[in-house]
Amino acid sequence: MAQDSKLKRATLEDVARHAGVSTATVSRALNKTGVVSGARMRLIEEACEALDYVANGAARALSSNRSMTIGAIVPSLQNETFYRALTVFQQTVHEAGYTLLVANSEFDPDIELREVTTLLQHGIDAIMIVGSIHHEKMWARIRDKGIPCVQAWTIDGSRPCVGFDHHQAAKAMANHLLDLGHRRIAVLVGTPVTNDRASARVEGTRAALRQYGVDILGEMTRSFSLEDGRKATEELLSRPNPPTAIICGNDALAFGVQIAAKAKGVRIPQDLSVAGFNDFEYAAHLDPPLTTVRVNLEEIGRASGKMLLDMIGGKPGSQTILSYDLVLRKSTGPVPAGSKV
Amino acid sequence: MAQDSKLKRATLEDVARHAGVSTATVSRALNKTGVVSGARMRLIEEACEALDYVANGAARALSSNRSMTIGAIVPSLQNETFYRALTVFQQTVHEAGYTLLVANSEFDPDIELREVTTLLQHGIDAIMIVGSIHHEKMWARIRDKGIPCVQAWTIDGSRPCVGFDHHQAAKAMANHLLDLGHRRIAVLVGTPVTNDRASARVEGTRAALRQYGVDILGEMTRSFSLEDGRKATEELLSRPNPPTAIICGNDALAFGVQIAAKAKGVRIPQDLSVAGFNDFEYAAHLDPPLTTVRVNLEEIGRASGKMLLDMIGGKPGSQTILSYDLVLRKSTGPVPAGSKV
DNA sequence: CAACAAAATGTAAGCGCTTACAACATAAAT
DNA sequence: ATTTATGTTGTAAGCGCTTACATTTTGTTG
Repeated sequence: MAQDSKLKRATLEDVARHAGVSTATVSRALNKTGVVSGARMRLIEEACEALDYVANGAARALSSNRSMTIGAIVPSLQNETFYRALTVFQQTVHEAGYTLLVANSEFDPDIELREVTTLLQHGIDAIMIVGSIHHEKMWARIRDKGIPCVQAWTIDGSRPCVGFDHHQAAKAMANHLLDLGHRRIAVLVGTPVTNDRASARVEGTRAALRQYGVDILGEMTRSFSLEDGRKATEELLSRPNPPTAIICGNDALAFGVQIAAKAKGVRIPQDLSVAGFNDFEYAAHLDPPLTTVRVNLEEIGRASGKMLLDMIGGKPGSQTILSYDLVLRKSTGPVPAGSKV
Repeated sequence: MAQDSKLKRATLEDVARHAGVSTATVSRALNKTGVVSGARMRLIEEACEALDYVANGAARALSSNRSMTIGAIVPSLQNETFYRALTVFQQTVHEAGYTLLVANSEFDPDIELREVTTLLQHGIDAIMIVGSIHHEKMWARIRDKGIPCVQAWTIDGSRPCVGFDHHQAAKAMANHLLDLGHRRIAVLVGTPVTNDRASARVEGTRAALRQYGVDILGEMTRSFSLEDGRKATEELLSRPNPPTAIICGNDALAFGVQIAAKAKGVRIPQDLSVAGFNDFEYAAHLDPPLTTVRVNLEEIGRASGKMLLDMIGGKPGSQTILSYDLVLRKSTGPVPAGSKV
């Protein structure tokens, strides 16, 4: 029973005493659960005001078994993909009175499990996680706690999720490049280990190429930053038989590709085609404007937040599949004439 | 006493029973507070494993008066300025065993107060907020709760803070442009209302200009996005007497300026100089590379997290002043010859 | 081996809230 | 006036944990 160094804060009991009612009545008044007469309502409000009462969330959570917090674990906060969705997720649950607890997994299932446990320990009422590949123990732990969980960015037939078809999206982009005549296509993946989204996209690309009897030429696994895209491209372009097109895991990587190409005097799209993913804010403004896949990231945040709120309310979860758009801009073009296949 | 629909989770008492010891011993073992013999330690660990025990944070928080959570309120998550610092802040407090509760104020003190109250209610052990202008009631509320608070991004002589001198940084940038001969200088501010950082920068710029007997030419208040920069620039450049230099509140705005200028056929830096702020990841790679002010955003996160941890540990808070660097690249140059002052 | 100090453990009282249940007041129906 | 339904309020039992304090065990020393 650690004692605060400061004076004690007012408790529910203080408010009750001040208002001349019972603690039960105060609780009912504050939570709007059960009826309280107008007169006492006012007395209680005055008492709260006078004592500057702020409820103790821990006590409330302990006795009610609800914390009014929702957890979210994303791979990284430094990634437009995630923070754009997370912002909307936060707003969505916030409007329903929930506070957001965040953690990041750094794309690592072990870390993710640890974070899930921590959040569970903190008593979250629901949780959003990214992707469908997780530590084997994770589901048991969430189930034991009995709270709803939604997987975002992914499609999973057997659990609640909000996502889109990465395989198909990647295939569409690959087909676009194949139609332009490209056969030597490299892929900058981002972070693929245990990243179902990335690997689904690689597979989608591969599936499209296979129809033309070719395979991915150089699949480079980096992180998701501009700098990684730049470095990888330097390497790719100095190979004896460089790719004529590079498909990137996100637009930051594609930006990096453009920079590296420019530095090397390689023209886009005349000499090299570049495709991104996600349609970041700046994608349309790059030089040249970037061909990419647009995904409604805000909708991922909104829909997953909404689904969790619904599930807290007792509704069953569902599979929400969002659409994507191939956004064709100026960074992709016909394969250079002289390129030997 | 809401009952969970699921089976009951194991409690401390279950673990104690399973291990054949008292709850006190289990608690001491788990928290590493007080000594526990090796033999029982092992028994307890086994019991936890067997029962898949996860502590109840609410109960723990209630009885120990510590929640092991730290709150952070930032104006926006969709802003490299904040998420870069927040990521490191999260890591820093996480290493010490704390979980992060985030909220965003949308640059609004009223919202901020509400969020502070919510976080306080959730029992946070410390809080980080941005800037030095807040709702008048905020400090009282934090004081009542008796938890440490650090203001980030700002310098405040009377309270714990981690920040840098915006006034001085802006002045330095303005002087750079003045040295290049510019006199018609516009400022794209971002979100200034109750934003001490933005207004300090405007004042710093103004102070520098005053030495040359001129004032800011067009101070445009927008948000912080690329798109806002673009629109504002379109407007500025279509004026009868357009600026020869534009100083931006961040690099996204500056990026927008470059795009708008390019669209209008205005060359940078020959016809127009542009300066950013923060040195975002892409700043060095823009066309032309952006002159900006580099601030160690990661250090803001680390230092403010560290300070809060120290303060939780009983140490006094302090004022940490970080440095900044004027990064001169290619987006600023001599004032165009023909420009009438 | 007694006497004492130190180490390990147990006992039990809360922490501040929610809520089942009981009790009371009031109004409507008989 | 009495009964009954309805609306309000109070009583008190926890929720699962920490921790002050008491107690027991173990180790040390003269």
